[in-house]
Amino acid sequence: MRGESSGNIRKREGISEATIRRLSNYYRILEDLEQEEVATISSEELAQRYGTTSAQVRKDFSSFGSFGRRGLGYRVAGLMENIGSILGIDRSWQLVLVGAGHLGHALYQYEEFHKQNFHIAAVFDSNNKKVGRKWGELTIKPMSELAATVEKFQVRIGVIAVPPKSGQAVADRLVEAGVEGILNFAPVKLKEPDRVFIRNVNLSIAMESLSYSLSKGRKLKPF
Amino acid sequence: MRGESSGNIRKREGISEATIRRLSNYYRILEDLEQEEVATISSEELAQRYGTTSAQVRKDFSSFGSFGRRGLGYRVAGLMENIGSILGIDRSWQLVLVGAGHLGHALYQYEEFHKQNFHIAAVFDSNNKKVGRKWGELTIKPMSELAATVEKFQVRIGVIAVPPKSGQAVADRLVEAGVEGILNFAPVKLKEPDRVFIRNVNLSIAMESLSYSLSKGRKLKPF
DNA sequence: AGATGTGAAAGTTTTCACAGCC
DNA sequence: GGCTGTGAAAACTTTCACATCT
Repeated sequence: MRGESSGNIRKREGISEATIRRLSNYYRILEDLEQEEVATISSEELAQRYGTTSAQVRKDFSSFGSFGRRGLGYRVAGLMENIGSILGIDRSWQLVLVGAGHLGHALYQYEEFHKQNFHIAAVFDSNNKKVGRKWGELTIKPMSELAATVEKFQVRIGVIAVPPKSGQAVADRLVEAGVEGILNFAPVKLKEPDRVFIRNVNLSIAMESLSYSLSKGRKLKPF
Repeated sequence: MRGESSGNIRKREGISEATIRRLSNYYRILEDLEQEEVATISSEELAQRYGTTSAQVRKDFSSFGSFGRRGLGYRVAGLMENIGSILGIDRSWQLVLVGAGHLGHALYQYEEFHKQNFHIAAVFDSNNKKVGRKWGELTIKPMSELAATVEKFQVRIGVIAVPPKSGQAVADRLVEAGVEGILNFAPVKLKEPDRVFIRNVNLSIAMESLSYSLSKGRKLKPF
């Protein structure tokens, strides 16, 4: 049993994407602090490291519970547990990755995924020339084995790293195979049933925001 | 007084990151519409394609000008010109890419960049084994040539696709070489002078938001 | 004393609703 | 009639400021 850290998780109404993104970022800072063997941190210090205000930090946490101790701040380890549990990275997630191109390979070796318990169970590609190649211990599989693999490893998340024209078809097959969430790197708007959670990552949107700032010479209000 | 059917661009106070992101997305939809040879679109149709409301669409445009015609909607071509000009993708941008790994290669061949006039002038890597290799017509260069290349091609944007531990050093060299904006794919918080525009793309933050949704069974308010 | 947690205030963004033009 | 552009209202987010706890 534990019971040391004060924070039992509670409330959870109307959480916004922005709050969750900040929690992810706080978590990264906490990983660094743990490395530096810092045991305790105040909302003010955490805010400064991230570039926000202490009130924002405390408000973000307060949607989920009371994780700190008045007069003392937050224990780094306890706060990581609490945020990890909110984000759902306190367990291991099995993924399937579709698309064995360069982007797929970059994701396969992306350290952040490993650190946070996202585990790629299998890689698929529709190109027969790629099928059978090895990435470390993984062998690239044909799409025909997708459904069986999803079932076998109880995969809940599919990652799409294919060109835009095949994105929708891949998403359909993932959903058919039973995944509940999709992380989509293909620059295409996917249409899937409402029960499927979809997150899109578009590698060029941040570039356009940069060209906006450079051509107009103006900063943007934060994201 | 009379008007400005193809809308001259005006206002520009307190534009938020969110507005610019939506403009990028509208632009993509307009590219599709152009392909489909649709000449005109209403705020309502555009909103439906994107998944927002017509009021949001009109409000987004109204920060910059009057691009439509009452009773008729927006001409696709004209709207693309206006949004393109706002985003600064109505001109060609020269980039340097640092990091010739799989992510770098994925970015090099990413079609969206080419379509939107982002042109990779040169690729650099600090690993001597990679220097000299060819990617299409590009030859991977050593870091020692960075400053000269930035000057020669009048490069204003640097793209960082290296592991986190070298991210800060690469950013420093880019700034020293004279770039004004950085698109950073390394999961590290960069410290650079205020005049340098920085945009971070973290490939795993969207994954964490997905694991939040899956583990809690709840959608998030949009981003 | 020191720092959290949180209502209330301030600020920002989105939605409403309609005047104005096609 | 159709649809934009925009003030005003509603909803949401961030900041303030202080009671509360260690």
